[in-house]
Amino acid sequence: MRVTKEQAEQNRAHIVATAARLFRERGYDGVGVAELMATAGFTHGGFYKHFRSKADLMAEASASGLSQIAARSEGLGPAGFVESYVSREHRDRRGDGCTVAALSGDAARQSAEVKTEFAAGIESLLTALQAPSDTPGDADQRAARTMVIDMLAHSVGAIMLSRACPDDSPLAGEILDVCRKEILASLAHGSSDQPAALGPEA
Amino acid sequence: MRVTKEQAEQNRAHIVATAARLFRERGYDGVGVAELMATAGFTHGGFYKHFRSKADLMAEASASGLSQIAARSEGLGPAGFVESYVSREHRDRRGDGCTVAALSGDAARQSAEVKTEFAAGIESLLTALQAPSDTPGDADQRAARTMVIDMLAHSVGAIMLSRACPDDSPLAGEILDVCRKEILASLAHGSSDQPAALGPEA
DNA sequence: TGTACATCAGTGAACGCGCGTTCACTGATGTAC
DNA sequence: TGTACATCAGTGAACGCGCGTTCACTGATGTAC
Repeated sequence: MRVTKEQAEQNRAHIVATAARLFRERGYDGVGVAELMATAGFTHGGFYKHFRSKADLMAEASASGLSQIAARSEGLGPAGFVESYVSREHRDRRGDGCTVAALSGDAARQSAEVKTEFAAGIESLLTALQAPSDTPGDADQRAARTMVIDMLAHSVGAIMLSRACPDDSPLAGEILDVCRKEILASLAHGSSDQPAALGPEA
Repeated sequence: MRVTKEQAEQNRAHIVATAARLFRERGYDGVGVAELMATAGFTHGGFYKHFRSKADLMAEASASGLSQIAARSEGLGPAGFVESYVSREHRDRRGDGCTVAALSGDAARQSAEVKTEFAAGIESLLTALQAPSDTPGDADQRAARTMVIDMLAHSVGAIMLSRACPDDSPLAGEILDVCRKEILASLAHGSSDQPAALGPEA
């Protein structure tokens, strides 16, 4: 039954990736160890050869999911991000979507470990979203960070609010449409005390 | 052991209110029927004299919590709402806070019944947040609604993102400060295609 | 390179526990006369 | 208004079930010589 070190590492990574997806779909409490392992193609007993507890996996799967969205957002630019993020496709595909939008509500009630991974993951996402600046001044950098934080919170709120409504309800669609338009407009207009921060084409 | 009809109704309402608070604090899955009834001051067996199932209570407690935040926001005006909503006090008191911010993440994975209550509750909140208009035209009403939807999603996103970070992390505070300021600024500037919608003093 | 042994990823049964729900029972309330 | 009986909110034990976790076991891999 033993397996090569490389295979074991691959299996472990596969379990983490499977967990990240299942957690996004159903929440941390909505996925059991046995079901997770079965979905990944194993029996549940082996779980503890890879992780000390479900809580440990929750932190690791969160970090994995968060690094995924950061990587996927790299270079999109704020406007490109908003277009794909505040969309029906994203709304309806929770398992394949953003971990922040799928699990922030759950994370708020989790251990310091999980929350620490969220803070680190959000920081990575903020970095990925700031346009690859040509080393601008401190003031510009701070304005860009402000803009990206605000834009991310705005986008996350839009998706989460829409998802809380019935899938086919008019309100669910209206929230997405209104917010996408308003967020894109605010990107074009710039922030509250900077003449013009990163616009859609920055 | 029997109790007057009035007392029974009061007890039922007390259970619903207790559930609304506990669900906000720990999520739907984080509160058991036995613990809920004990917190409300009863034994668990009586639960099914009031509700057909935990799922039924979840829908009812959601509706109750949502009507609470709508009532509490009535007449505040958008700027007043944002000041109190996007704050550390709200962030740190989940049980006493807004049901939308506390349970939207969970609601996304719940039954159509719960989601329907959320859509209805959000509509009430939107109505409560629109300034008591002096019967303006259709265009103004639509602009006001657009503004309030956008502002609510923005505020909810700010609180949820902040709550996903460790309580004492710099990022948790930064998100609130940045977003409160930006949302208030956007209220002052007006929406994307209306010259001036409801400002902070509307 | 070949042999002997230790390691350990994966298996599947078993554990205690808390969950949502059911049920027989109690006894004050509500109702019919 | 007073009496007899039905109702039903609340009690607390019990149910089956799925959870996270443990454990003895397997057998191919990795290592020491």
